[in-house]
Amino acid sequence: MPRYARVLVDDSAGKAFDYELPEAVAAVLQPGARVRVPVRTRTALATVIELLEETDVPGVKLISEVVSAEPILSPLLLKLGAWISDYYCCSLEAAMKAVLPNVIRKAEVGHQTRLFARLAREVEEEELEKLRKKAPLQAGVIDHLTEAAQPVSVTELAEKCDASHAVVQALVKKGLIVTEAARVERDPFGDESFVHAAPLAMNPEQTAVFEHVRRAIDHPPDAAPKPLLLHGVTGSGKTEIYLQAIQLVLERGQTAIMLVPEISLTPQTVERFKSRFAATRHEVAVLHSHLSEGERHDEWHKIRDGRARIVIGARSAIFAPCANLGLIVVDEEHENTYKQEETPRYHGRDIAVLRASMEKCAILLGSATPSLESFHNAQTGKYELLRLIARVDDKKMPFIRIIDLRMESKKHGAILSERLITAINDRLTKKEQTILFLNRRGFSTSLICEKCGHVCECPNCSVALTFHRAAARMVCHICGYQAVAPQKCPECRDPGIKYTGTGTEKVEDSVSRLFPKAVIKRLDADVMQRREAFRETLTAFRTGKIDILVGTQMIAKGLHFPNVTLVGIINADLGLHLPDFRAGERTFQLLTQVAGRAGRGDVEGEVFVQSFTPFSPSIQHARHHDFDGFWEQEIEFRRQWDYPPFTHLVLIIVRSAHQQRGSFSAETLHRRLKEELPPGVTLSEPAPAPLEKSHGSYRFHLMMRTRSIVRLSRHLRAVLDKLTFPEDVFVTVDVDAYQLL
DNA sequence: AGCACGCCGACT
DNA sequence: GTCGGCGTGCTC
Repeated sequence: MPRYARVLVDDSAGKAFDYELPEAVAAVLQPGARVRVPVRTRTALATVIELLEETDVPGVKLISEVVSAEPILSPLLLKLGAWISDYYCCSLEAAMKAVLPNVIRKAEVGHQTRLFARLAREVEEEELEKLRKKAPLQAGVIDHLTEAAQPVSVTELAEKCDASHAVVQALVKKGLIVTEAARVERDPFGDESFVHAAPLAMNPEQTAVFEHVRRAIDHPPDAAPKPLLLHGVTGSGKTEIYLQAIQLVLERGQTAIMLVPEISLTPQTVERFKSRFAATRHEVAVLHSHLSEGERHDEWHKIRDGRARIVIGARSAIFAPCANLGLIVVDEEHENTYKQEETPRYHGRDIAVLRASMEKCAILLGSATPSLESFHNAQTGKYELLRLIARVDDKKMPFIRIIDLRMESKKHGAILSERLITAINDRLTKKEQTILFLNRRGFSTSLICEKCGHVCECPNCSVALTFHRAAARMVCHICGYQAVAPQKCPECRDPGIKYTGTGTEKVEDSVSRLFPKAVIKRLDADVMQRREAFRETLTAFRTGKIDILVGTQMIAKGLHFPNVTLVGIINADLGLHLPDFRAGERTFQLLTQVAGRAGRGDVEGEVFVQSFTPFSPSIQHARHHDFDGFWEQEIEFRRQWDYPPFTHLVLIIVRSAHQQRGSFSAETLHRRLKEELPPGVTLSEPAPAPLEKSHGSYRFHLMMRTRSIVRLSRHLRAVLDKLTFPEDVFVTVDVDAYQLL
């Protein structure tokens, strides 16, 4: 009989706490139950995540009340949380926080969504001036509220004003502002109307694939169907299959989840879903990180109450509280945004496969460039492979030409080769559109002094600062550090400082010089600072108001513009030579995806790939649209070196502001791990991370490989629990790591 | 998230 | 001195 409960307290961003169970409830209480507990001087609502026989907390308090013994989460989602904690080597509380988003917790008692602050009364100019002198931060808060002219959430207010929450509290005490719990009912797409769209006719290839999907959906209820991997070339109509599969599931009275890599970058997909299901009067819930707390709260409840039976969202949407799930779709399953880079470091696609097997429902993974892991699973028979090898309406795959920059740039050192310039010119005359792709922001990638060789580096990270001309600043792309761009060398004072390397800003600049009459727009994270920039630019591009679109990888994916007939890849080699075993795979995927933007309308598309290493396999296979060729050579490489998918890779990162302390801790950890390594596990020597310094911390890596993660994960937990590290040393375990820098 | 505590600069 | 402003750290 459990005597204690471990709970997550609402709004207490901290850790899980243990409480004693009143005897009367010990027998009936389940994880997921809602309780009221004493916290310091007050009481708060909390969710039970685990029942315990024992606790080592000295002064445990008693749970004061059981609010609802009914679990807030289905047993299945609780099980999923436990699995994440076990597999990804993190605490149960960390795992449960991912499964149980903050916003939903207050659900049963009232529904205060959040504390909002507004001005209590008009503040006189004189009074404000006084405040400015005495308490500048408080004055700032008042200014902000005056400007906003409507209630602002307290957290947001403190953040925007660069103040701590104590500042806001002080103003409340003074009576200048009031806070109140407000409930926001907002539809993230409220300001748009959706034209009803009927299903499209499918071609024979799509129909054949759809039959397999239908069979998986109609599988016998006692066993989970095999996961389906849909490999369909760009423009082959994968989305239509998702749409009709989901429609089918709805007709069966079930629900569906569709994961997309980055929902804010795939507005077209979301719009298409909304309009399709508007036609059948089904509500679509959208979940992603850009929602406000209020919106997220509403969407979650729509799902839980069964008002919305379709969920679209980024990786965390895999935890959506859908009942009677019939299908999970993972679009662009190879995308690494599915991997969460904070604890719990789960992979959305892998959790999707797991949840599908627990729910015994169909799962469809789709991509034009499947990950090696998934394709391997298809090869070994763990997944069923489905293929779409032709584009819809018999549109041709774009013709890809490789331009050898070793020849070109010697001629004139220009960013664009002669042939690409000619091609762009041709499109301008024909009133067709061009996309130019370079996966690097800014103007110049480094500033180097020709005299003394000094390179401007970030003080916090071991990388060169990028020059942003529009802002006239040097920016670190790792930590965001900024400095004014120097006129002369900061080291030797020589004025001959040289800007080298090319970013999107410079591409935009040269293109507008070359084509002064063309309308050119840039789309990258810098432009995205303005919230609506992405949507506006895409709309302008779609309606033909832009001739040439320059951008980073955010324009590479999932966008459908029929009038784009030319894609130029400025430098295909970026990322190819990184010290990461996935470098080749990433390059192949990116090139294929970008090239896929061309020729989606009636005119055949053309792609120019500029490269200094034109014969590298990733580039050559992408050129010939040859996934299988790429797969065969890449899987052989992975097999030879025992890399994923043949093993699981666990990366341990030891981080400290002090180099020696970090390095010493890494050594210690290495020694301990080596002492009793589980069988079948290999452990590398500790080494500085490829990007040794980041955000002011020195980082050291230990790499482990194994075929059986859970055994290793438990071993790691045991070893780490026993060790104590110096105060400023942080150890992170990344199971199935993607980010190796 | 809220609350206590402690540090620091301004002013009766 | 002491009081208000503000950051920090803890809550079973």
